[in-house]
Amino acid sequence: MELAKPGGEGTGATPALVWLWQDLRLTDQPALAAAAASGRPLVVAFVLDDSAPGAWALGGASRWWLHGSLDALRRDLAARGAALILRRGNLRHEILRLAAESGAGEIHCGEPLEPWLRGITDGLASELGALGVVLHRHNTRLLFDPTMLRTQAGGAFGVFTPFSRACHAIGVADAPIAAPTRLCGAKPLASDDLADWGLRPEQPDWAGGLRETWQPGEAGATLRLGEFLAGALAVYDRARDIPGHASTSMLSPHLHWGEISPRRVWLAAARAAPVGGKSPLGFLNELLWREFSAYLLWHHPHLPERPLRTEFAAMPWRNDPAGLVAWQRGETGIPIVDAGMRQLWRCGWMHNRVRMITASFLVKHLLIPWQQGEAWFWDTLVDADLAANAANWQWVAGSGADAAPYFRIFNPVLQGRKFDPDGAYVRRFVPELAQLPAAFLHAPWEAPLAMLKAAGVALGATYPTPIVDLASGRARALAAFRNLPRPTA
DNA sequence: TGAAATGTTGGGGCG
DNA sequence: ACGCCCCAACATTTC
Repeated sequence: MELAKPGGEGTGATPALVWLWQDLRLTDQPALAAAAASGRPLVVAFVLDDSAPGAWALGGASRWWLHGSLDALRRDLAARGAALILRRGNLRHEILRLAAESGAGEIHCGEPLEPWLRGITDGLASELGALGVVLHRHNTRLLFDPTMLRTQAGGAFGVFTPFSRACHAIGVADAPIAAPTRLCGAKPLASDDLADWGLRPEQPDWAGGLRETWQPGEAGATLRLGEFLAGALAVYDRARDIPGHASTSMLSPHLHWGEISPRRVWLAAARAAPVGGKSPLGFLNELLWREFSAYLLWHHPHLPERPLRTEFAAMPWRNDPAGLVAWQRGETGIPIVDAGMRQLWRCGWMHNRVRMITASFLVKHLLIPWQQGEAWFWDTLVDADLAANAANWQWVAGSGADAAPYFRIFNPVLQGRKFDPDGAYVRRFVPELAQLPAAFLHAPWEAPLAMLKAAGVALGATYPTPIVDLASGRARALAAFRNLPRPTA
């Protein structure tokens, strides 16, 4: 936490620059709070760099979300007396230019987590420092500073359970910082018009399902948190695996863009512990999985591109463009997989249980490289997050530090029957199967022909036959994984 | 945060 | 009454 600088006479005209990234909020925003506490007038800016070297360019769903989030933030800032300055271009160049144009005496930003952004920010810190401008980096995105968490031996955690124990031992004590009621905006600098950034799709406009599902921005995040606390949190451990129920928090995209701080979510959930005094450990641990992903990315910068376990270089992945497209479109012929992929396409989001099922199917039954699934999720998820996406795909593929064992291959039929027993989820997203009885919904190829006919299903015509036989796909994956060389570590 | 194959047990039908 | 077989149901191990 930065100490407040004495405001007043001499400093009044020299602004502080707040450089935003994935911390688009006013409440519990340490960078904004520190800048405001400096007593200087504020310049609040967001820079979009579409071609930063080494960066993962924002996916389509992320761009849609970002538009809404920036638009909401612009209004929230304006209501408190500050403008949001938008710039697009080379990030380093634009920050230096903003500093020069504003004559900022200090700059505050969130601690960057993405490797490419860390490099740029490090460079900026020294360049600005040479100009006499201090770049203050605040923890705006995580509950726990990744550099503070170490094993007993002093190394980085590689396994979730001890990591989470360390987090629970430290605890989350600080009360969130209240949103400033009034900001002292500096003389506004030139800003791009958000509409000119073209972040929203036009031809075609595929965002209808996203608009129905989400309200980007801090107010939308607060609403979602309130609904979750009042409803599903109490039954979270029991219901969160049922994709047909609205029993998860759906906070992931809000957390990704920092529209709500993980500290605020943690404290609210911990306080709202259900009657009986039981703390909502299951949900808090999901927040810690998010932390663990960021932690892994911090300590393994190549996590999004390369398997953590080097023996996976020898994996005989298949090149299967047709299989990949069928998976992307939700036309694999496996109902629970297709339902998940279609939910993703329509809503920009997929239930966590189904993410595991669809990912396992791609990586194991189809033996397609996890990076291809990662790239698709990156483009289509509104909560696409470099760390979480990479860590979770590596977890499924078995190539991560604390990964699912190679032999854990989800049978999508059994998973469907277990977690979507009445078929509500499949019926919603695969309507061409909706008339099938639950007993056959998850494996329509096993249904008697007369039953298919009565339900209006013609396999191979109205709905695909499976693109891979589940038993032989499983056997092929087991053989490939079993034949990997012994771990070198 | 599995699934499938294999092994074990115990109830009931039956000669 | 007894042994035998079948086969759920459950437990263990293997991938």
